[in-house]
Amino acid sequence: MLQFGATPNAFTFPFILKSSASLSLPATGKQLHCHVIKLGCKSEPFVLTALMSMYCKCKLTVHAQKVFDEVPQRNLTVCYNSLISGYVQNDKFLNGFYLFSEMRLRGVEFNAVTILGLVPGCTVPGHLWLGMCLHCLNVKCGLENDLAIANCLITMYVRCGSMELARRLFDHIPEKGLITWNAMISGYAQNGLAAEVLELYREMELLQVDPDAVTLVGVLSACANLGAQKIGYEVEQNIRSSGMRFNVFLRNALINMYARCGNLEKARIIFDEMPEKTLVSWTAIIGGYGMHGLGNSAVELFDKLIKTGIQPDGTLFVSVLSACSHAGLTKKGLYYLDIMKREYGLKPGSEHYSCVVDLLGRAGRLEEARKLIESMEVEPDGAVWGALLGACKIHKNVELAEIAFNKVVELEPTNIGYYVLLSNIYTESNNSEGILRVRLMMRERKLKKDPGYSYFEYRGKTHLFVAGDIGHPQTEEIYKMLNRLEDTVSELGGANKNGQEVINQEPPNIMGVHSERLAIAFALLNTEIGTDILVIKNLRICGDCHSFVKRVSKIVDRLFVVRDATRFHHFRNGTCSCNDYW
DNA sequence: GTAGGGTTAG
Repeated sequence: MLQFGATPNAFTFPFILKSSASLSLPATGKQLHCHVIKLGCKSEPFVLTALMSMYCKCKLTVHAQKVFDEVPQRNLTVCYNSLISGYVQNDKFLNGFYLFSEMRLRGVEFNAVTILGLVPGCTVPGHLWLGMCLHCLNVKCGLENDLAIANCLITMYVRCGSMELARRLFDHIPEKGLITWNAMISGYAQNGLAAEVLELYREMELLQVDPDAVTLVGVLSACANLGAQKIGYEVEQNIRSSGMRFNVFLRNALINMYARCGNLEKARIIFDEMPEKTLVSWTAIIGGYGMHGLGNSAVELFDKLIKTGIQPDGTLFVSVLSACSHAGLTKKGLYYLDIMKREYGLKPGSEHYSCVVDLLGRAGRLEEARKLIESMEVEPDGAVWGALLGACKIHKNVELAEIAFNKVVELEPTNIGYYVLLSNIYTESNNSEGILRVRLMMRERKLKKDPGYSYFEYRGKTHLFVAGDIGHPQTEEIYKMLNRLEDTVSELGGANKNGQEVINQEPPNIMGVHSERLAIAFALLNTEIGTDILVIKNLRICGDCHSFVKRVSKIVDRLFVVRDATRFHHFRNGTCSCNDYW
């Protein structure tokens, strides 16, 4: 327009500024600002608001504030709204909130847009009370029927970690929009409440609300968590017959779902078929290989990615480092940590170090692992010390285990897993005093063992078992089957690869028979010979169960796959694919 | 006639 000699005015500037803002071009924006001044439009409220919005979209909040300071007394609400949401979207929630206080002190009226600008700023549990205040304010002003605000408030509660409040609000909305459903579904998915996701999805189907890609990404993520491949497959069929089949987000979610349901072949096919892969696609498939202990395939793909010249990010390095540790590729893993820093200029975080500590620990290089922790440029978190503690268990180093334990309980005092780990280390070294000390500590802190559960999907139904479960209709048969297995397995007996006796080392267990055993016995009872068995456990499989399944797989000609909290264990003919040994 | 807003993958 300027090139053609036409002169913009107060009516046309907002349009021009808006398109410049959508391109996020600060230089062009600044030029336009000069034109605004030259052409005498600098006191037009519409132009000023558009200018502020443009500056905020270009991340130049300081410039936006300068414009705001010159705003005349008219149309103040809209100007405040613009700058408030600008601050919030640039992660300057406090500035936005101060501005809102100022607005109220000056007696400037606020409206729905003001609240919509502020609510997304409440993103951490610490902001929950502020978010609740905004919610109250919203109701007080009679804006509770504004669906956009309600959607936004749901997301706020989700981000602040309060799923109950999110759900309460959701249930009170009489006419929900698709975005309302999506906010709730993806909220549940992000918080790991997979069963709730599927429940809501069912409800949507019943009410004949058509899902979109956002809905299905949440549903697929829930399927991945639950190992619900059958539902995932149905979703895939729906996607294929709809206009969403080329959606990259959905394809990534499908790769992730199939990989986490144990179907790596299918995950790989979808990955290979993608014409335009994103970093997330690579991360999903590489992480999938890593979880299954296929470190070499993971590394191969990672190297292929590097050759294409795509810049890997921190998350991808987590996948590849964890793949190396699960497959025992110590040298390769250390190399990747090195190039991550030197070649890609990425700063390793705690999540990277915990993989590498695990990697060194498994290889028996405990001292190096400890030195690595000491050399970290970020504060080590619980997972880092926890990895060292796990390595001490493998290599029976009680002294270092105590050091790691003291650190880890300081950082995660309520994580029961670490107490159990140390107690098991003491058990192995016959340190009854130590065991007592840990138990006392747990009692003092009122810590109870998280209920471990396992499940097996059979004919589209999930059969869930907790330790010592007697609630299943087939309970009697399951325990009979288990007894038979245990008898056969202990008759088999024999020595492990270190030459030590491994028969029935299990201490008497107050929690009853472990859930994974019940799930496996159920699966053996109900499935045909020759089918593979996938059991999912929410916690990590314990050493005793691991060796039990290993021995069962020697006498029963099946592939047993156990997915636990961190990876897949494939058992066949008396061996396991994982790099662990107990 | 013009400006300010909500939900997505690891």
